[in-house]
Amino acid sequence: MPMTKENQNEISKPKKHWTMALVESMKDAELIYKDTERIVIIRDKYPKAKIHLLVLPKDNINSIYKLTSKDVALLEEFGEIFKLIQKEHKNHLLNAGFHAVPSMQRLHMHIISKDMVSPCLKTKVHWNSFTTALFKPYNDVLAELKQYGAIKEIAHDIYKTLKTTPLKCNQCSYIPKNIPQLKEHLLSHL
DNA sequence: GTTCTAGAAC
DNA sequence: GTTCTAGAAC
Repeated sequence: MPMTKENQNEISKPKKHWTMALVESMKDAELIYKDTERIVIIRDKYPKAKIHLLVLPKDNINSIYKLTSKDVALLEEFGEIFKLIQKEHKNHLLNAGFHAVPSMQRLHMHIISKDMVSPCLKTKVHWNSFTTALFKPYNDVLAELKQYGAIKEIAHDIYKTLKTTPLKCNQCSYIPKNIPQLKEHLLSHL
């Protein structure tokens, strides 16, 4: 292997790649919300709504695309945790689901309140990844896994279209001109 | 995934 | 002139 600058850095100061950040967060007591025998629930480090938690398996499953029929029980446990957390937050409507194109390693289900009010929500991709078909609802993923024994990957051209699709409010028909306008509008739904 | 920032958009 | 977005990160 050629000794690139990048490789040198990895040898001299071994740093975890950024895509491993969630696996690191799972060990961070400050971030852990709850944990069971098979699952850890953490607070998202950069929450995109008032409530934003992540549900991850302790087993090394990289993403929904690695799930098989054998994982139906695990996924059903995700659903039980979602129900429990919704009960704990009766004042908020929560959504549970997975990004169709995750950036981080380790399967993770988002539990996120519908307000989408947060200083960490900054870009169109942030918005579209939670409010378009780039967000795969928990129930859909469970049904797909039960029916086909696997989750089908999204086509790359559809991903490209969805991530740049025009902004639209997730609670009404409002079409904001830009992100600051959307964020201001979201406050009116609180 | 975030940070940074050039230059587009206003 | 300022706000906002979008692409690189060695």
